[in-house]
Amino acid sequence: MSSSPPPRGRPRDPRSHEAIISATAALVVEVGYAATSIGAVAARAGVGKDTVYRRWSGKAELVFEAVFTTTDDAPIPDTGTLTGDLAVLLESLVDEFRTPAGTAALPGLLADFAADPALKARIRTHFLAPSKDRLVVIFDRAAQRGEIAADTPVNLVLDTLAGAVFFHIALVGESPTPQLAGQLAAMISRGIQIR
Amino acid sequence: MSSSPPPRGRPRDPRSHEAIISATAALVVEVGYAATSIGAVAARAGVGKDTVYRRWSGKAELVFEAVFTTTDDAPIPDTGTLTGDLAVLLESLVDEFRTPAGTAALPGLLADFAADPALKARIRTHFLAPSKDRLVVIFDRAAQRGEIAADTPVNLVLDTLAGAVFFHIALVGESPTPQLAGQLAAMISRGIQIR
Amino acid sequence: MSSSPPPRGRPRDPRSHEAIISATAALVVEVGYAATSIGAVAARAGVGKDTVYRRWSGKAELVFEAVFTTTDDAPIPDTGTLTGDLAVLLESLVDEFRTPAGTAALPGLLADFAADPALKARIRTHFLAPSKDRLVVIFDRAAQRGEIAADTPVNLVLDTLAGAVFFHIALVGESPTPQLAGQLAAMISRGIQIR
Amino acid sequence: MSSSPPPRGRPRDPRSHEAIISATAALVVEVGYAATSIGAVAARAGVGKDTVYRRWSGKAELVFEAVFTTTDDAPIPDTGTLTGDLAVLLESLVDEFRTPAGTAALPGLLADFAADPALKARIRTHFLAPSKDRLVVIFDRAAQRGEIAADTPVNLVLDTLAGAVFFHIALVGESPTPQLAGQLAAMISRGIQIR
DNA sequence: TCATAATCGAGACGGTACGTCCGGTCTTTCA
DNA sequence: TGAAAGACCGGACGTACCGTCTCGATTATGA
Repeated sequence: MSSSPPPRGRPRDPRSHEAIISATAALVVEVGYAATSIGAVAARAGVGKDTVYRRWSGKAELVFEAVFTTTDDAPIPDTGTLTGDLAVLLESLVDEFRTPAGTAALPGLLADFAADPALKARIRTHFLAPSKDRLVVIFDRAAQRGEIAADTPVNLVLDTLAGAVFFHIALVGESPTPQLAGQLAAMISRGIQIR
Repeated sequence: MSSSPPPRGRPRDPRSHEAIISATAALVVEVGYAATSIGAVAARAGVGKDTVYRRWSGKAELVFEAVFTTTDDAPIPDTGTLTGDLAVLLESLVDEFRTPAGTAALPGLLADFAADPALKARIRTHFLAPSKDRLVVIFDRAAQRGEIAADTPVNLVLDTLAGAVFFHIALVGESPTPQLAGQLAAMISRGIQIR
Repeated sequence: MSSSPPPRGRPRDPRSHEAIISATAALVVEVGYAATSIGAVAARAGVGKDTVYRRWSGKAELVFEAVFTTTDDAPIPDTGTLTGDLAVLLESLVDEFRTPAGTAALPGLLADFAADPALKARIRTHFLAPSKDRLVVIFDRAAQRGEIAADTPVNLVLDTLAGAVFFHIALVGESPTPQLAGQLAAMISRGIQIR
Repeated sequence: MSSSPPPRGRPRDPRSHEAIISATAALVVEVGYAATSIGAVAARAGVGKDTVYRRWSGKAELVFEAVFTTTDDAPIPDTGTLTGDLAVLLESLVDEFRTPAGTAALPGLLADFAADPALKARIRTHFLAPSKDRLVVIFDRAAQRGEIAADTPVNLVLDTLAGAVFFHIALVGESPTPQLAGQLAAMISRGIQIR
């Protein structure tokens, strides 16, 4: 039952935190991920560079928090069929990736994460974790209904879904069709269903 | 009827071209994509920077040519079943992405391509084109066998396959299981088969 | 008849004062004047930065007090001749400048003092004052003996003596010869003696 | 008879050199030595920082060249007496130190030189060398006239003269009296004359 | 006894400069 | 004309200090 150590010194100003996050999100949209520099973020937030580096290790972590912190309080989909549940899940994934900030940030972000082993480990635990949690529940229900096997590989499916959306959005770009989520959901659900 | 323009002045030295490509491939493996700079490539190749810029527009194009120019002269798989054909296709895709150079280069490369509209257009036409050509043939044969519908969306499947492999290799990484290609092939082929 | 204002609040801890002075002197010797920072001094003294700034206006004043606070309780030399008196005076001046801390601090200290008009005024009143007081007495006695004129310019001679020692120690450096004080004393005393 | 190696690559642009020197001299006068930064110099000269660092190791070397490169083509004084010669020599020394740039730069410059062993060695060879050459000739003539001994210590006298002027200008400042050079010359020459 | 007030260690704050590295271009000489 | 060499301007990097500020805690005085 170790309580957090008593805070010493001047506490960090939450307004700085928020100003940095807003400035980052705005810059990523305006100039893109590559051209977004810590210095420019700090200047725009009216903040010293140290104040940024004190909270984030670098551009990747900062942009990740600025762009991909969805509270994700939406209920886990429960439409009664695996296809329907996957479609809802994919819809939200597509929506997140389609955001101006999301589209601008994702490719560079993944590249920076992949290049740094320390950050790489966080992709599963932070970036994909919310989706995985939901997917596990969806799979459980589908297994109970007898739609899929109990040992259906969640990670493989998750990589496939995320990878498909990423390739489609980031690399083909330009407003994915509204049917994308449905098509993908249909294909994948059929691919893992029993029979 | 296009006659080649009359060459004037000193012709380009083909050894420079090869030296640059080798130096690039080596550097990408050794220091990663982000830390690979045109200047370092030129120095390592014993070449002036202009000689690099004269042939490639920038790092992305150079690395792409250095890392992903598989002659791809392997015959198009024809195992008799869609699952088998896809498995062979995916095997070669995994092999390409699993290369040290491939793993090191791919995320950064996609990011740079995605950030530049001019380059972005080439992803489909250059990066995915060979795979697409093969996939089209595979689909044709499967459609003739009655396995899949004639209007199965090739691009969607291709994005899904490539995206799944990319996410698995580049972001989760650490030596994909040998079963990966087979698992994916089974899932996707079932997903698009009739019935 | 200014009575000191009644002290309110927590009194300053004299141990902090001393710890800061010692830390400063040690740091100046170890890393030099330029690399001595207020932050490093405070950390080494186990003290907050404000505790330093509350007592000294900046690095120059702090280092000056830490390095050049000779109590100077030695008796004013009275050897019977101007040359002898000057030699003794110069000896102590050389000794002060030759200290590890003195050598390390002096050039940077003079630069910082010279750059700030407020500090500049203190060079004469604080830095050179003790020597000047002694020189005045020495000159008085020499004038009474008839060795020099009564209006011999004290400041000019003092600047010359201090400047000569400073240039020799700080800029040419490397352990001044033991004869330095004597040679200088002889030259200058002859230079101002009558006839 | 080693000839200089044949120059390769683009030669350095002499206009950059001159622009940097002018910008440096102007900045030193306007904001002082301490507040003169390489970045500000480069910006003012319309030049990249690398272009500055390519030619000078740092601020000290740059400011030294910008401020103290007197062509010194004035003839060596020959007034017929040691006192007169010294007065002329000192006059030029005072003039050099009294320059706005000189006054602003000298204390900080000496501090930076003194702090760096590599630069320290250049003080005698570059900073004081011209004056020393002239002083040697002056002393030779004076010795031939029988005014001074042949082994009069040139370096000691030179340090004394330079130190006296430096202390007077840099630390007391504010326009030294026109008599300064004459007074000093008289004092020192009497101090080293025979008898 | 309690309010007032100054000091203490700690550390966050907005700024500024550091010296290095790249990018992409330009200007030499030599082939 | 191509090529190697390398200088050019601009700008980002991540670190260090500056001098100020804001905490909670401590230690004195005066009501």
